[in-house]
Amino acid sequence: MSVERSELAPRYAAADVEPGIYERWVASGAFAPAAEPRPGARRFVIIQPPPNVTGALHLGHALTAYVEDIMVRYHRMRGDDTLWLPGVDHASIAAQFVLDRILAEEGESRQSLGRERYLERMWQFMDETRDMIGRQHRRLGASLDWSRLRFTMDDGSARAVRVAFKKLWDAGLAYRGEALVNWCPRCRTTISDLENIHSEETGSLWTIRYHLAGADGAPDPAQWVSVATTRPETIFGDTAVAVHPDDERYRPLVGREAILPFIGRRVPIISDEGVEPGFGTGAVKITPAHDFDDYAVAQQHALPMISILDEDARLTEGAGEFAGMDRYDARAAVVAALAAMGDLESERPHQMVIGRCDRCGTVVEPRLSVQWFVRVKPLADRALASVREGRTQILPDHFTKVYAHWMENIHDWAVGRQLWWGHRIPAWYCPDGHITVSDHEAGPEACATCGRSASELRQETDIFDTWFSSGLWPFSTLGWPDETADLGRFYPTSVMETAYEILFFWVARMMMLGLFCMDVEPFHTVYLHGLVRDPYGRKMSKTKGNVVDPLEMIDEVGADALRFALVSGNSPGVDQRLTDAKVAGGRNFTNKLWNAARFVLGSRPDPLAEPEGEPSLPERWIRSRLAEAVARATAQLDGLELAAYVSTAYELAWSDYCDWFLEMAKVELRRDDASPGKRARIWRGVAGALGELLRILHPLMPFVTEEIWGRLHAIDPSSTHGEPLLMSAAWPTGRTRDEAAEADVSVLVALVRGVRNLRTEAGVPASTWLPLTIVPTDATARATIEHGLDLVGALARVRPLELRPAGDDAARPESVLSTPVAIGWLGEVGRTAAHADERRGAAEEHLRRGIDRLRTLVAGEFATRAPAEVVERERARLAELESELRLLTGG
RNA sequence: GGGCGGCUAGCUCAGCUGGUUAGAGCACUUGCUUGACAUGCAAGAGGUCACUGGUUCGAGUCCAGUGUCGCCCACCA
Repeated sequence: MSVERSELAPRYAAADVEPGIYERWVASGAFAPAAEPRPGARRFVIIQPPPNVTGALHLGHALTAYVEDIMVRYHRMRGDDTLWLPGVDHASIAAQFVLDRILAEEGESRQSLGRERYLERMWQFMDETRDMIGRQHRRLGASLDWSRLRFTMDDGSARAVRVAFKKLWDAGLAYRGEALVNWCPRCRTTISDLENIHSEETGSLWTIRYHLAGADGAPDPAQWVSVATTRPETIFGDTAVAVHPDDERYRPLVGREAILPFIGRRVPIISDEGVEPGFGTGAVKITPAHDFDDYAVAQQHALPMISILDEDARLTEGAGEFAGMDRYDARAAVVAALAAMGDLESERPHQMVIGRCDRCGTVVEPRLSVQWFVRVKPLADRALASVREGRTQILPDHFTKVYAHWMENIHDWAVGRQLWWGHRIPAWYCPDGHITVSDHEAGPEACATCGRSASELRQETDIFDTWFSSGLWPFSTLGWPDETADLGRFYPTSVMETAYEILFFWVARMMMLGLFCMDVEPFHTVYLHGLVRDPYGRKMSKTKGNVVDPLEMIDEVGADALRFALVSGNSPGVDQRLTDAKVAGGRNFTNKLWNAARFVLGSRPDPLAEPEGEPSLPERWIRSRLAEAVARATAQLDGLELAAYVSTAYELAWSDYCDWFLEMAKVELRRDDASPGKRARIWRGVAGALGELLRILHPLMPFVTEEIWGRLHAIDPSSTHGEPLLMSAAWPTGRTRDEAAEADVSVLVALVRGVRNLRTEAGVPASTWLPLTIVPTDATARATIEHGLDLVGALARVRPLELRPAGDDAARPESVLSTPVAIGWLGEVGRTAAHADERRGAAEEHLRRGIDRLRTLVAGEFATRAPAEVVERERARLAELESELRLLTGG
């Protein structure tokens, strides 16, 4: 097959190229690891952070997929035993939130459908979004092993959840108990501390009077204690008033009783160190069931705890006339009533910290209830030690401190959720109140304590926090609790790559549960990427309307361009702004590759003769550049320095391959006297180097490189080493540099640059051919230039080109060209003595300054104190400058 | 209230364990229908590396402090 010009449009059009490539990859079966690992192969495993099945992928997902895909494609090409396992997360609370909204639009609700129909509806919704997420990953080019696709609600995960929980229970690390927890009245569930988002808000601080009990036990209208509160509606739950023990104002009151307004309950006035005398009135109402501080005080003083809010945050019976009111309506009503009674002393604006539900934004209510908890302290200690002792490394490094701080101050994890969509906690209650935890799908056969039969047991209705199943992800996906082949082969995994936002939510939990269940850290490296922000640095959000759909962007510029834009110049842990300019940069680079390929494919001599002769200098040079780039790219990819790899690849392609190598190759290909064999030799060099370049670029630009590779393979399989699919080609290794070729080309490049520079300075258009006379500085340079005369001529657009013997004085007086390799003059241009002197003067000045600086440096303490090689480098540099200066001045 | 991070060219950002004259992309200036590419080519200009002090032969890089922006954690009514 030969490549027709018409097939290759001058602009890269993603829509024409990308469709079909992904299918070819999938069909090749190369996404999945081989049935058996190659003997001695290294292992590289990434378990994909499962996106929530709640909707479309956003740019953060795209970044995740790109970073991981680069790593994975690289390792696959290296021949490592590579697995990238995809999955999706059932996201219980988030999913319910989304589905509830959809149902509301349909005029239905969770309650109207009932548990069974609701869950049916949820599965249907999940199936749709799961497919969509799969399709989206394909567009991104994510080379995930779809044969191992997992879901956090599939049977395997369900079993892992049961077994893990049973294991925790048996170890005494899971328990059920009464405690104050965060309650979202809208989601109607408990949430963890992490899902309770604190922010500073302005509310009110009211000062209200609690009258003291008189001698007759009735409220004494003349005596009262004033308390400051932000939550007057909770007075019905008060069980004490507290003051500081040293507060003189209140000392006489301690031990007496205050009477709550409206309901007349008598509560003790107690003293507690925790009260801040300077705040408010110095007296605090204590509401143990609705405030974390007060809860602690109540425990210490053995105060009763009275709940006065129901699950919808409405006041209960205990609130007397206010019962049934919403908490905020009740607040207003209570304040109004107190004012009417003359017991409201003041109201003023107050800055305070409010907790809101991460999911729905509703103000979270502390609520006293019986809950399931995991005692995480012992797990956290191990997870922290793993990182401290380097068995797991976090990138960037400074997140280690953040992780450590969290692990050190960790609270028990409230794992129960009063939701429907999720894994039900595998605990059963018998009528006598015994608890049996079972990891059998069908539940226990009998009560573990009293032996009552299964039919008398009732399963817990609470489900698990969605992060519980996510915490098992690195091994539940590989078949745990069974000792599967995959588990043995791929656990522990290599890199956990995810957003730093979920370090606590997820990474920390995987570390704790991974160590607990498997005894081995789930991954050796945690690579945390930053947020993708809009061009103004704002977080993307639907409400701001600044969300960018990755797929729309791909429609516009192609998947490779987006990948380049997201990955280039992006370092771990740092947020980045995605700008149009950056995306355009990616598009331009894709196009550049496309066009370089057009040139290479279109310049194949037809027929292609048997190559003859030795590799030309440009070919040797590009081979050496490729070798150097491959060495660097390899080190960078191994070290997870993705941005550095990207710039290595970019420079190699654009600067070395396109700007210099192809330009030199053109000269050689167009040489009139070249024989078919020579021409073939040159073209093969160009094509072979392209093949090598494509391998290096493939992880970064998978689509365009695969397409070009395919076309190259079609017309010259030797350039692809007979491998039809780039993604299955080998990463280059064992390439050696050619120092001589690099030195020679840098001589020619210096000369060409010198001429171009001069030409621009003199205002001569690049299109004008000019005569050039040069005097090389030494024999080596002379030989190099002599061999590269036609290259210099063509690249610098000089003709005729005359080489004078070294030391030819005729050149010196009027010389206008000064490079490290030659001096000379460009015919007809700038030949005035003034111009020449000016140029020479400037060059001389520059050299003298450099020499002075280095002489002082080398003469000082530097010479004795600095390492020998550093000193040597400076000395060599000095000698170089001195010889240039001699040359320039003829001294 | 604790902790973390950023401050490098007009803009967005790289600069690993301190070692030549601090880099890239975009923007800017000047020229270019150069037989792959104007989504391009060539040549340029542009930085007291936030500030102060210290360590060192040598500091953008290490230490201390200051300023400023941002983030995370935290039960003060």
